[in-house]
Amino acid sequence: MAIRVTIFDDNKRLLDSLSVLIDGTPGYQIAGIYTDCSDLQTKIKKSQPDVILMDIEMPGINGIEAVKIVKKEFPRINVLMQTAFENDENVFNAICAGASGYILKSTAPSKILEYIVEVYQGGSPMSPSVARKVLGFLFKPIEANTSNKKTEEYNLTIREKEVLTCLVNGLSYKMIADHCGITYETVRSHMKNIYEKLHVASMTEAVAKAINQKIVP
Amino acid sequence: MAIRVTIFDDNKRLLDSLSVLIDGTPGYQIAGIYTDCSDLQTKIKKSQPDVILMDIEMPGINGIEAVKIVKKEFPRINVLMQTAFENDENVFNAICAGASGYILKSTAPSKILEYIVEVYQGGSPMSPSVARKVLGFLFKPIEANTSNKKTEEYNLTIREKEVLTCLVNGLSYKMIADHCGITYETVRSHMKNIYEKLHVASMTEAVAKAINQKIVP
DNA sequence: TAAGACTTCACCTAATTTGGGGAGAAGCTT
DNA sequence: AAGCTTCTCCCCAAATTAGGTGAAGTCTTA
Repeated sequence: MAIRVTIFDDNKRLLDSLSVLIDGTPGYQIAGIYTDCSDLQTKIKKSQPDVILMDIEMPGINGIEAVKIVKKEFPRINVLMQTAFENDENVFNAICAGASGYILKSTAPSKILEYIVEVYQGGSPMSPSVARKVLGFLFKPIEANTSNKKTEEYNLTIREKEVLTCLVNGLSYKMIADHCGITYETVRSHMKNIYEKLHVASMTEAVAKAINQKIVP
Repeated sequence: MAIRVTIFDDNKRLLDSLSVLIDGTPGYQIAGIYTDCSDLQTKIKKSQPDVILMDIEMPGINGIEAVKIVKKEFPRINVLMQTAFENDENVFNAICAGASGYILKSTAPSKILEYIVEVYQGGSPMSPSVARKVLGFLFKPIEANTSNKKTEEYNLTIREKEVLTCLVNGLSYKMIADHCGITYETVRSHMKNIYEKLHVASMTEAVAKAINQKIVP
């Protein structure tokens, strides 16, 4: 059975040549061609593709947003991103959005067919230059990737952070006082402020929040 | 000028066919072929390759170690890893060691030539299934990569874990008693046991340990 | 069936934390 | 200089937690 491919691309000429290429190759079949992502769900339901070839640069809903929707609504369908530009941000966002592969528009037609079948089989084909970028992401400060959740600041002062860190390390008020060279009462004072800023009311809550929100190192 | 390729592979038959393939193709040239990585530096200096094709499974120094040495001593030379197996660990380690690309031995000869030129041009070609794994690394809990520290078990019982979870959620003894439908004294009893098992002596320590060691979900 | 674990509960004492209040000194901004 | 934040310190009273000791019922396993 042929691999059903649906294409989204606002460049009609490219769309035409791609559809001719795909429909004209045994084992491949065009399920649908569209120049934009409006009514995305409907278009996908109607065309029932195995693989979606998605342009990034499109008017209205762009390719990245479209991928997010596709992976949410039709998680089984694998998406091959296609773009004229390979800037880091696009690549990273597309991958995060759930794209399976990422290739450049300069890719040779024969390659595109290969990539489609590879995506269909669950692989993640990418242009080598794209892959190089992805490898770069691996070593970059990972925080930039995983935590889109802005680590809230809570506006803790230096001292408060210091006290909180001690707390997380299991120190009691007394021990914190010792460690910081301040009195027990001062520690209490800081704790009161910390509780207020973190919206908590006990050491355990403060510790849990400090760790989970990465307020302390 | 032809791309100079040096191959390291302990399988002599494969080595032969690869060298014939590469040397027999215009634009490619064998710089050296070796069945192991002993005297690696010497072999590389002697052969002066542009690209190294490196098998992972080799007697003596394995491919991963070899890549580390290569990237340290000859950072400009790009290495294309080749392996029969694509288990996560190998892929990840090879990438970390500095390999530019990672392909399977099942890769077609014509592809291998493509990959070589892509590595030479600074890209990171990978078999699509390998790329899929690499994408996986991007999202995996990074700890799995960075820290090999096995989550110790501590042999907490069901009830103890439940109490500990409540604690992490900021509940006091009383609240835990309520939540679990047991008495305050029983909670205390569990806490004592938890403290002993975790080797801690306060709620804060217990919470910190529970979160950091992922004892609680 | 006896040993061992898990779970449950109780009491007492000591230590620690929490909540409320107030206050002074240093430093920065307006 | 007045206003603000930060860091510092103090007191009282109430609530919570820690440590020690003991014990009963259930359940699994040797």
